[in-house]
Amino acid sequence: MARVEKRGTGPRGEHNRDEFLALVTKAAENLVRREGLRGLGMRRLASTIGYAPNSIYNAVGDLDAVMMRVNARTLARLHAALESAVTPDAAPRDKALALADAYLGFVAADPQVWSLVFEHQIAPDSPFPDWYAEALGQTTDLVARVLAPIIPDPDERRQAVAALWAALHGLASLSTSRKLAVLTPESPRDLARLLVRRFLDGPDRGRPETAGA
Amino acid sequence: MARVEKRGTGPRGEHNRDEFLALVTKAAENLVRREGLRGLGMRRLASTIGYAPNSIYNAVGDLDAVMMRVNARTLARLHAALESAVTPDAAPRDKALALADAYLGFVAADPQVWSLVFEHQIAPDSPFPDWYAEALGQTTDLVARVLAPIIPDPDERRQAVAALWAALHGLASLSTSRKLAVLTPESPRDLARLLVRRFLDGPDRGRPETAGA
DNA sequence: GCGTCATTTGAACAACGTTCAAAACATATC
DNA sequence: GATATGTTTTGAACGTTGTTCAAATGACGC
Repeated sequence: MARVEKRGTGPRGEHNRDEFLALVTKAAENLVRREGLRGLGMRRLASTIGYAPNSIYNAVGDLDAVMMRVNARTLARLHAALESAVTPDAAPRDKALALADAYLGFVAADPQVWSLVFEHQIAPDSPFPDWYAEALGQTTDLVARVLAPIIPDPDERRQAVAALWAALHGLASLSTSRKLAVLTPESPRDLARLLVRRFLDGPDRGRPETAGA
Repeated sequence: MARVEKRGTGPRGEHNRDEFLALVTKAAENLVRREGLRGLGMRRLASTIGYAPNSIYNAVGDLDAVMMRVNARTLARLHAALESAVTPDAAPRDKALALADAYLGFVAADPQVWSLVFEHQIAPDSPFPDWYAEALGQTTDLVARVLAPIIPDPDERRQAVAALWAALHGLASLSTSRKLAVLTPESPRDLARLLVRRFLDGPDRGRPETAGA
């Protein structure tokens, strides 16, 4: 009686649950980084970490859940990048310019992974994931705090933050999809600087970065 | 000998090639309008027009080609909408505001179809489709002509057009994916007005829409 | 009437996301 | 030590997808 069939090998004891979650998330992130959204498939992801697809379903969930985890990580990384970009003792205007620069720098350094945050659209019926709103709020609060000294009114400030955030998103989005280079040869960073500068200072301003020499 | 098998019915003579192209494009557009990018599948598209999938492959090409045709139509419709929004005898500033309003109005009226233009990213190796660059150039030229009186320098104007275009795109994009409502309750149109106004007039301006009463 | 060509189609192929049920390990209980 | 319980892991299967193949049909030139 040769027992040829062998199905279900049981736990390996190589990773606990949290380690496995991190393993899956990082592998998925690397797949997206190298080949974009289309390169992230369930079977492929499973094979790169040496597990069967079903193990991912058990520990993480379906592909949407995997992307959510990658996106959560991306937003956290973006937040950290922006946080380390604001120099404490600088004019609010220059802090805002530094933030815009850091944003577009982050996107330029990791375009595919950043794109996943916006390419992956969630089902239209389910409510917005709370962790996303929270992660986004943390980042935009960073911008709001920077703009507070020059836009005192909270309502006006909130509108300005949303408008500037969306504008930067648009620049980054068109840039990664190569739809910006068709319009102008300038880098998205230069355009972001122009946008923030004119938004905060108005159109009657020349080249210099700071008012005081 | 009952000849039950019947494969390949030959030409129907119901549509010539151009009519068939239009039929496929409009059917695909309606599918996207109702159910978004994910609702557009080859087999489904074929069944809604009463043909076999292979007929679409023959006349149009694969799904990418179908989306391209839908997107070309969308850009043309957007161009027409923007063109009819500029009143000939108005201040450039107000023309720009009207353009922004018309843009976001178009997106709000047809969000899924508009989103397809940016959700569908082309293969990274193939060069940019020329029809897309041309359609985009026509539309941005519209903006450039409007801004010409207040931004005389061509280089500066081109940068301003690209920056404003990207900013509007960002507002529209975050709006359709419900990522803007998380930040602020204002409508994207209001934020667009704020953005354009501050970009053109500077921050030192209150509510009134026009300078002269 | 006969070939030639484009049109249309069912069937097949490979791949995908996901689910099912069985097997193996780890751990608690007696 | 043996037995039961629960979690982890897996091969196999299901249904669907985009796409290709080869055959069959209609229309048109000669």
